[in-house]
Amino acid sequence: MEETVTILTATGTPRVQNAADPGVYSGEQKFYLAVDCIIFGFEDSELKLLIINRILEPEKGKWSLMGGFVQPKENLEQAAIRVLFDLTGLKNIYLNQLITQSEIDRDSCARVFSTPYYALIKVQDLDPLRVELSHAKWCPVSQLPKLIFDHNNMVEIALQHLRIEAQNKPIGVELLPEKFTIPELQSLYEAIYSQKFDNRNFRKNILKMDLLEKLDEKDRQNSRKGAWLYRYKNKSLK
Amino acid sequence: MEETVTILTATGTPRVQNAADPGVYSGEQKFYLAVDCIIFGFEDSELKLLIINRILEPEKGKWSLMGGFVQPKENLEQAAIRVLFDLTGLKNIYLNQLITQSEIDRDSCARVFSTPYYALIKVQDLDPLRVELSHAKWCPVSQLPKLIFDHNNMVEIALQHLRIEAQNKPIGVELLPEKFTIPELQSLYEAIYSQKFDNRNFRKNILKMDLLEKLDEKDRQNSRKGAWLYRYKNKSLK
DNA sequence: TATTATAAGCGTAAAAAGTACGTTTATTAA
DNA sequence: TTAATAAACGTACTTTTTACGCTTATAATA
Repeated sequence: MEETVTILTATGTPRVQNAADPGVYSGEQKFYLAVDCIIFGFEDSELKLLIINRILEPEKGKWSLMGGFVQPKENLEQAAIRVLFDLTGLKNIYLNQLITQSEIDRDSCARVFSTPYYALIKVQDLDPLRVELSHAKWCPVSQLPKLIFDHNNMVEIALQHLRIEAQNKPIGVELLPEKFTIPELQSLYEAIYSQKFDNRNFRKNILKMDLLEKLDEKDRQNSRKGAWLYRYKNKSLK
Repeated sequence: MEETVTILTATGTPRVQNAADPGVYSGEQKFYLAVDCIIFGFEDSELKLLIINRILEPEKGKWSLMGGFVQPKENLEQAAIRVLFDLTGLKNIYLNQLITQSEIDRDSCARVFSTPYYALIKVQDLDPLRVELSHAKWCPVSQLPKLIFDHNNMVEIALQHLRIEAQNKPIGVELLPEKFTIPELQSLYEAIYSQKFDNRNFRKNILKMDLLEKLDEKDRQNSRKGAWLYRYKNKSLK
């Protein structure tokens, strides 16, 4: 056990101090800090999440978001990038920080603060074998199982943010393959908002934004007529 | 110095472990966690921030946001509520968490993560004597001095969020006195957006929302004719 | 070879929301 | 009585959003 002394803070709250720590903030306590990643993908007209089946304690065998503890030499975003790289082998993933979860009992093992990041990736960029080896799977957002701790809540918050972001930014650039059709893009937005849109108005609005470049190539997977392929003029959201 | 061992993690990263800690996460490091409060108020047609002149090290004598370290038995919001209460004596302050700041060198003394909260309070609810005794002052957002660490950046992020929130929620209910006039409300929005609005359209829009109740009383401070006083139908944003 | 079925794509009209700005009103000080 | 002024009311115009009818290209089928 460390040697401690009790001090009185400016606000009058008594506080236990580590007598051995000589720093300015030595009266203060430290905490575990983690990041958790809400990894969105789009496949088969469905918005999906990459979740993992835990092979280690705690909560072994249960489903969870991919996460990890923050290391001394990294900031939160770097921690999220590392966690994502370890799982997917991908770099340059589009990321956004969400509000930090701090409930005292949120983790059953210890006091852990967790900062969630949501990531947008192209399902096609990810090796299915790697997914399997990581005990991960792509799960439709509408069919999510119970996840550990407060992870389902994090997903809910991420979805709200994704919906807001989809109004302001061309998020398709991070979720669709390089070439895609307008109907495919529409089905992405319909998946994000769980809502059908008028195809004529959708097309009109998206083309008016002048973000897409029409290619000289058609995709005939879904119709005899075939749909023209497009690509984003900018290659990423950043 | 604590006794440590070096372990190899699942991802292959070597990590220093505290040999004395027996918990599931014992190989992980802990960090200082703080909250900082961006306290908005509205007075004299200006959006203001309550900032403090530090009487303690570090950064003694410099201006900063009010902050404090997270304590073991509180979550982030409770920490922010405590910090705000210590400074203002007020409870039930409207609060919103912003994204956590985690740059390694953001605090010159130690590795400290800080989660900013922005607060909306009625300047009138706060005893000016108390403000003075706390070495605090209300400072117009447009005339902020250099604050310590990354506090100016936090203010910028808070402002962006306030502007978005002002579009969706009747934030006036937290920033104005109970009774106020339409021109006063307009000047609040003009202060938040640093932009003038058409008074006829502003009035039309705000009344159409059906949030305000017209009182049988006029305020003659700014005109001979006097402006009708209103109050919000709901007493708070929560 | 002609017909049919269907997703893809084009266009137009009506409704709603947003913007711009002229005029009247209530009051006090001169 | 008049002048000055912030407050308040109203109307026309523009832009955006919404709703929906119709045509087109193509492969499978008769």
